[in-house]
Order: sequence, then C-alpha cells, then structure tokens
Amino acid sequence: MDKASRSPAMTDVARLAGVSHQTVSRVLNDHPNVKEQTRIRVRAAIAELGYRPNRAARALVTGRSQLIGVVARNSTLYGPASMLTEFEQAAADAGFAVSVGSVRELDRSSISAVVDRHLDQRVAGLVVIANVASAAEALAEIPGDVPVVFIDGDPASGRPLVTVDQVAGARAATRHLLDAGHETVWHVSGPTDWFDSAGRIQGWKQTLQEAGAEVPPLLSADWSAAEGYRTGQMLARMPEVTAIFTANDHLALGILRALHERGRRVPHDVSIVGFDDVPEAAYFIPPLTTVRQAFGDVARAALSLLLGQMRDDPGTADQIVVPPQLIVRESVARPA
Amino acid sequence: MDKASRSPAMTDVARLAGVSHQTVSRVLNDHPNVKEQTRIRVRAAIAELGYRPNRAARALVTGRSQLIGVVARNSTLYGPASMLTEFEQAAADAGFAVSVGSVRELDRSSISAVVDRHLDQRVAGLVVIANVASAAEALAEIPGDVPVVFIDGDPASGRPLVTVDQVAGARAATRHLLDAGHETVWHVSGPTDWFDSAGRIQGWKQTLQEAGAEVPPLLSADWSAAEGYRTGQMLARMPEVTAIFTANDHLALGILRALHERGRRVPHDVSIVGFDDVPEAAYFIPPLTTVRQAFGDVARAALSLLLGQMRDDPGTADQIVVPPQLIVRESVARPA
DNA sequence: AAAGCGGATGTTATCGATAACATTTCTCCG
DNA sequence: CGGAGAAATGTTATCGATAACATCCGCTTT
Repeated sequence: MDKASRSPAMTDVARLAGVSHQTVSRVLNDHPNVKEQTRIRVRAAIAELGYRPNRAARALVTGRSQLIGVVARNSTLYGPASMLTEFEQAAADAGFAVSVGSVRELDRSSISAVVDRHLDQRVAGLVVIANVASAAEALAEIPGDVPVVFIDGDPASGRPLVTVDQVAGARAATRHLLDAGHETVWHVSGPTDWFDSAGRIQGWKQTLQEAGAEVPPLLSADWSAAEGYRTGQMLARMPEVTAIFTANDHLALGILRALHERGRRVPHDVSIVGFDDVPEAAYFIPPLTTVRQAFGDVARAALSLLLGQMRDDPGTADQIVVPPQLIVRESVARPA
Repeated sequence: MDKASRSPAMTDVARLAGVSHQTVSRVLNDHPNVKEQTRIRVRAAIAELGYRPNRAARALVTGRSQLIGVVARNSTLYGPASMLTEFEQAAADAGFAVSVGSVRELDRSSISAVVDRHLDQRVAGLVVIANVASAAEALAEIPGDVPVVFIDGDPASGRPLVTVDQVAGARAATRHLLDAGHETVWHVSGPTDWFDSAGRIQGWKQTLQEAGAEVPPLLSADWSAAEGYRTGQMLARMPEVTAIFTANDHLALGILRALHERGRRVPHDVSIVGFDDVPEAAYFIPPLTTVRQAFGDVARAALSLLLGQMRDDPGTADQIVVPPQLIVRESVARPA
C-alpha cells in the first residue's frame, strides 16, 4: 500500500479518534482543556498508528526547534569530551536533541561558520564551549535573540556562563603541596590563551604569594603528555624542584616518565599534583593526586541556564561556578 | 521596527529582486533554467538581506533534513569519542549537521529511545556506533526507509558497515610478540560482548594456533585501567608470563603499574602491546607498542556509505574494512 | 508567417504542525 | 428553568519552503 509508506500525520490520528486535529495537538501539548475520556481516545489512536509528531512542521510554525546547538573544539581532550557527553545526556533527559558543531580552531571564521550552521537549523539555543580568549570576538556575532550559554568562557564577559572554579582548584592543589612541607611549587600550565590555564595559573601564583613562597618561572605547554615529557626532562635535571603542579593529568603523565627515566622517584624525591582526574589517573605510577572537575554538574547547570533563557525566566542566575575537588592519592609526600 | 525582528523569508528576497519566490528557490538549488542575470540579481538580494533558508520549512516539504543522527554509547573512551568527533568533522565538511544521541547502555530500550528521538527530528540518515552484540536486536526496529550505516557492528549482519580490521590488528600485535621470541602471548581482552573484543580475541588466538604456540586462558576485563591493574596483579605473580597483549592502552597502563609494583620490568621481564594508540601511549613507562586505528578513515568511509545510500546510489560498496597499523615503541623485547 | 518547442518565469497546492478565533456543550446559580 | 460563563472542541489561517503545473516569450522550422 502506498498509504503505509507515509508516516501518519496528525489528521490521521484525529480521524481515527473521531476528533479534530487540533484536539490531537492539545493532547500532545498537555493542554488543560481536554476531557479525560477524549485524551484517552486520542492517546490510543496515537499508539495504534505509531504516530510521531513531525518536528519540522512544529519548528516551522513555532519558529523554534527542540534542538540545542553545541559549539566545541574538535578534540578528544578529556575535559571537552566529557563535557560534551554529559551535556548531551542532560539535554536528552530534558527532551532536547543536541547538534554538535565542532571546529578545528576556535578562531573567528570557524566559529561563525559553525554558528551559522546551527542557526540554519533553527536551534532553540546554543552552548559554546569557549575555552580560549580568541573565541570572544567571534561570539559577538551571535544574534541577541537566540539563547546562549557559555561553558568555560571569559568570566569577565558578563554573558551567561558556567565554569569550574579553576582558581579554587589550583589553590587546593598548590596548598596541598605546600602543606606537605615543600618550599615552593612549580607549575606546568596549559596554553596560556585558555581560560582554564589562566585560572589555574592565577590560583597557583596567589597561593604561593600568600604563603610567602618564591614563585618559580612559569612553564607553559600544550595539554599533551608529549610536552609534559619534554618539560619533565628539564625539571628532572633541577634538584631544587621537589613539587610540581601540572595543569592536567596527561602533562603529569609525561613528567612522571621523564622523572622516572632520570631516576627521580615520585613522591620520594618529587611530589606532583595533576588536574582533571582522568579515569586512568589512579593507575599512573604512582597513583596521581589530582583535582576533579564535576563535568556533569557543569553540563546540567548550563542546560538549566539555557532553559531559563528560553523561558525568558528572569529568576535564573546568569553565572554559575562549580567547585572542583582535590583527590588525594600517592603522588605527594613530604620532601626529603 | 517589528519587521526587522523576523528574519527574512524567501518572499522578501523575491520582492527585492523583483522575481517570484520560486525563482529564488531555483537559484538556491542551482536549478539550470535560470538566466544568469536573474541569478545575479537574486544572489545580491540574498546577500543584502542576509537571507538564510529555513531548514524546517524545507524539511517539512521534502521530508528530509540535513541532519545526520549518531547513536553512540555515552562514553569518554578514546575510541568512541574519537570516532564521534571525526565523524562530525566529515559530516560538517559535507554540509550536514550531526545530532548526537548517546546512550548509557547499548540495550534494546535505550537504543530505541534514541533512535526514536532521531526519527522525530527527521534525520536524513543514521550512524550507529554499535560495538556490542546486544545492540543488534534493537536495531532491527529502525525502519527500512532511513539510510543507516553501522560502525563497529556485527560483521556478519549484512548491513552497511565500516569497521577497523580488529582481527588483523590483533594478529599484528601477537605476531610481533612471537617474533620477538616469546613462546606464547597472554591476552587481556575487553568485554566479550563487544565486537572489537571478539575480533581481537580471534586474531590473537588464530595467530598463536598457527604458530603452534599454546593458547593461555583468556583474561577478560572491561576497558579500564582499574581492571588492567587488577588483572596485572595476578599476571605479575606468574613468572611464566613474559608477553601480554591487551585489548586497549588503558588496560596496558594498569598492567604496567601492577608489574612495576611487583618489580617486574617492562620490557626486560615482560613485554606488552596495547591497542588504540591513545596520545599518551608514547609516554607510558615504558613507551607502549600498540595498534593504531584510523578513526578518521572510518568516519569518512561511514559518511560516504551513508551519502551513497541517500542518493540511492547502487554503486557504493556496503562494507568497508579499514586496516590498523602496528606502532612499535619500547615495551617489547626478547625474553630473558 | 504559423506552428512548435524549449528556456525562463510565475501561480497555486502542499507538507504537518500551532495560533487565533469560532462554536458547541456543560455546569452552576439565581 | 434560563442564561452566564467556563470548558471542550472545531475551523481556518499561517509558518516558509518545494513540487507540479501553467504561462510567456523568443526562435527555429517548414
């Protein structure tokens, strides 16, 4: 049959239930003024036909889809990847689909291309995981009428934003090393144009200064184990280095290896604290003390901010900061 | 003005260009029968108004969106996560948006929920990263008229499928260990219901049998460093174990630590080969010999299969197998 | 020069939902 | 018991695109 090939529409349901299509629409949208009995009849018809509302039609008339666009950097870095899946999960629970638009670099033209693609799809809202400063200018282009939430963006931007409190995380890590008795703490940071890096650097520096400790020169790297290793080779040759705080766990891994090759034992000779708590961190040699970020909380917070904006709800806050948590394992000890 | 708040539609462009909306549509779709001069006028009007076609309207009338749905397990595992971002990238290059539907478990009900959500959005096609057998039955529910491609699915299913040649990868790894002089090779596999695991187990076993080596009992684990560690604690106590092939790099990491704690040196006492080549693998202690999967190739192949189906192009193959590559580092040596 | 043809363009119907308004049916109360 | 007002339901317009068909025009063809 030709009929069978086309999926049923609202009018088909209406006919079967003996009502008008509008009543079907009311049932679907939980409109209050529908008699219970009718509601049941309609539901039955929906089930019988396997009816499934056409979102395109709905989007056309309402001007809003049930789709949230995410702009993220193309990366398998643990942080961004976790954030993405957590957000998708939260959005799905709230009945939204998520369209990912990843981008090789967070520069102006790439971002506006992705944002354009999202706007083409008439997304109901946008989430931008904008962890670098260069993103800022491109984001000015996002039209004001589409709800946007930033994750990891510029805390000073004044835009709706959810972040992990990087400063607090870095303070906890640095504090932990100082408390163990180290005179000072070296820091291997991520790329300095990332907000995450900036916050961690700031927290580290502040804590040292408050403790009256000398602030060693900053070593910056990308996020990779490879650069951690290179930096580690240098640090391993410096006997005065007894405590290192790295901006993520992979950097720490590279440093662990460099120290190991040079015969410097962790934590006996050198203590080290990472950041992220990747699932493997507990199985490094030795198990890594690190700072865990609650990506799930961030994702859920971002979603609720976004939904608040969609509802035009003035009661919702516009900046949420999620506290991180120090996870103590075995990579820190009192200096020799 | 109220006018300014609503984005321009096709008729607005038509009015400005002095043509009918249908001509605008023709220009947009590169229809041949449009005079060059008209085409230029329309293009100018489009640019002037900043017109952007409404995909919802198009989807409504054509019944197809420019959206590809991906069904994947919610996970930050390196493999699946890489696959996802690679696929998104490829799809974006081809002008498609990607809607992710992740799922906590690949069981029947979760999968059909996600597939339903995708179908609601009228996706133009589906990509299912179905790495476990339990997924199979749920996938039978996908209606036949929507193009589907599987990544990592059941090689025997007869459905359009792209996979990495797990068997070949495992053979290369096992072979490499045997060639180094080991009498046999132990294998720590992933969950046995994953196709990936199954292929790797098969390749390992075959290679041993062909070489006339004894096949040690299979040790199976999940994919985590944690289980690798637990399994490693056992293996470390068995002096006859000199060569281990693990189903992924994280398992290898856990085993490395267990061996280290027990004083068994790698590769001097025990050789080990992983799978995946996560970016950190080169910085394990020691650097890990492993098998690299070309996720980018897989993603692009999957996309082209999908596009082929959409075009109803009979010329496209329906199963593509991407070869993996052995990456030799320092975790393998000749036995003592 | 009339017929015929194809290229360029316009007109109208259509997809499947919601919005806005119209109408019918209850229910309650004086 | 009649009428007001609310509840329940129906009717029609609409969103913005493409599909199908209609028309117009300029040329070739004979």
